[in-house]
Amino acid sequence: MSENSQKKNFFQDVYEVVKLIPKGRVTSYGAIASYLGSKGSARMVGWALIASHPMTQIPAHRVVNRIGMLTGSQHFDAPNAMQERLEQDGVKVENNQIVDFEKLFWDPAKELM
DNA sequence: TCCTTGACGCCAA
DNA sequence: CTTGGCGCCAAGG
Repeated sequence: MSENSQKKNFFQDVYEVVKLIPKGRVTSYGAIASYLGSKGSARMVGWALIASHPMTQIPAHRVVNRIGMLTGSQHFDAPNAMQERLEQDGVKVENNQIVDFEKLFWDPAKELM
């Protein structure tokens, strides 16, 4: 039972971190995976976000890949839903790519320490 | 039960 | 600098 809880905790932990992302800031799958200690399993972060779809309180639109591209926009209800939500947060998006991604980047490993 | 796919990321050529 | 390949872990067919 304890071992099973550990694995399930990974998904839950992803949601916790994503919910902590400040408005107007964004982060990457790898940064979250690294922060959780599962460095290299960035794919699982994306998988967890797919399962987070029913949970609207999770700002999954603030999570992009390492280059700031909205690769996950196709998984939203609408193809442009992710970009519109980011713009509502004050984040500029151009051609499915976040403008000034480096400046808007929010690293949980540094911010949450 | 085995094989393929996938919201990624790093390394080698 | 650009392209291709491998590794990570989980879920679906």
